[in-house]
Amino acid sequence: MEKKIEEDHHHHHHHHQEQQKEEFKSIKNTETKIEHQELQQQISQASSSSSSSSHMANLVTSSDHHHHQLELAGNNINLSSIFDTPISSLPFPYSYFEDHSTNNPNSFLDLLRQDHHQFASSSNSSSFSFDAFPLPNNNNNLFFTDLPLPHHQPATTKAESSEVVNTTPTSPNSTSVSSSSNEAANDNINKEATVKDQEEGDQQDQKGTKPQLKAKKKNQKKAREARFAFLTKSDIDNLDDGYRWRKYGQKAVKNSPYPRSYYRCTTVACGVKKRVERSSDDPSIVMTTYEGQHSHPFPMTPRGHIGMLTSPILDHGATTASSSSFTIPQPRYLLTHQHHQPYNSMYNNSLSMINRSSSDGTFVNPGSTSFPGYGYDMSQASTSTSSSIRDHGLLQDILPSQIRSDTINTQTKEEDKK
DNA sequence: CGAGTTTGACCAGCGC
DNA sequence: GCGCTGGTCAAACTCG
Repeated sequence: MEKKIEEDHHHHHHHHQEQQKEEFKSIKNTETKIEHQELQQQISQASSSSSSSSHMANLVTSSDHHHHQLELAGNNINLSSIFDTPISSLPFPYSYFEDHSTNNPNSFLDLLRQDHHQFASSSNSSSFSFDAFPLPNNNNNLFFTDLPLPHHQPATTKAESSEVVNTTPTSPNSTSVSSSSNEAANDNINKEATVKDQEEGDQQDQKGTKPQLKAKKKNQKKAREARFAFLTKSDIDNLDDGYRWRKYGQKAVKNSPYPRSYYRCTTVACGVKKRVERSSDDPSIVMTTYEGQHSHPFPMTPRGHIGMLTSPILDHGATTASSSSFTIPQPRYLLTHQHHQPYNSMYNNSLSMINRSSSDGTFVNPGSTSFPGYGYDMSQASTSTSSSIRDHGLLQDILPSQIRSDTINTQTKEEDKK
């Protein structure tokens, strides 16, 4: 069954990608989301109660040829409502979303890049560090911490997820701003295999025997790295983020026709992982989840060149999973399936960020590791309330419910068929 | 030949 | 205990 699904997927995907190749050149509107996902589960099970729900919020900017502009979910959601805070106090200047040409180096993404650059050279950067921005203040317990937070909610408690319902279907030209918390997401998180310390992880990766693995897993359980997810509206699965990745696995995802791919950073001693998965609800959305923090600022290989700060797209001839630049892991669109695409299309994306917080509304920020691998500290927006959410696999962890909502009915029907 | 991908097998955690 | 699912391993394979 799994296999069939996967085959179907491959088939579909193949077709999709071929189609995409044709279409890509003429893509005028692409929508990218960057999600910031914080997982509070860096906790050992021993010390944690169990699980927690999470809140997340994401911003999506849409861009067309000439504009980067913030739109609101279904055009009917106010950003302020998402953050429960005036836009002016969002973790980033609202103007970053406004009217930036897609090729404008001063776009939001570029700012991020630049900031990262600075960050890489100085931990004390006062530039675009997200934690430097005022946080939404609707919760009394907003704070950032390097410390792992205990889970507050049993995995079995399908409780809150907060979401802003987007009644407008996602389209290439539409964007959404949403917040959601989703508990099944936590389920997923809780289920996920332990993520060791970067060093540990690396060592383990290179270690050998299965008995060893077993023993290790048993003993060291649950020290999980914060995760960080980016939603990208793109036909490309594997988005170039400037780092080099080696694929080490692929799995069919429950309730999704699309497989999830697992990658590890190829840099020695860097245990960062990422998962790439396409939304089953909106196949145009690719979710990339990063886990861990790069121990190296830039790709340390001949393929990666440093120094494309303002125009990180120039190496569009790069092969495989990465090339140059660093920064926020996102729309370079240079990956395997796509490095032949005209690079100006790569900028036709918008971003959103989603962060996770614990069930009590506490925002969790791994502090110095808050933007795993990128040196960012991201603040997050808060959310409202929730509704139960079905299992969407990893995507459910991160994908805002409203993004899913527009297809949920369809999906339900499909599932009924099964 | 090295680097990266594919893919079936294995394992752990969880719910029933 | 069993089945399901997510995550990882590692041999075989592909590619440049």
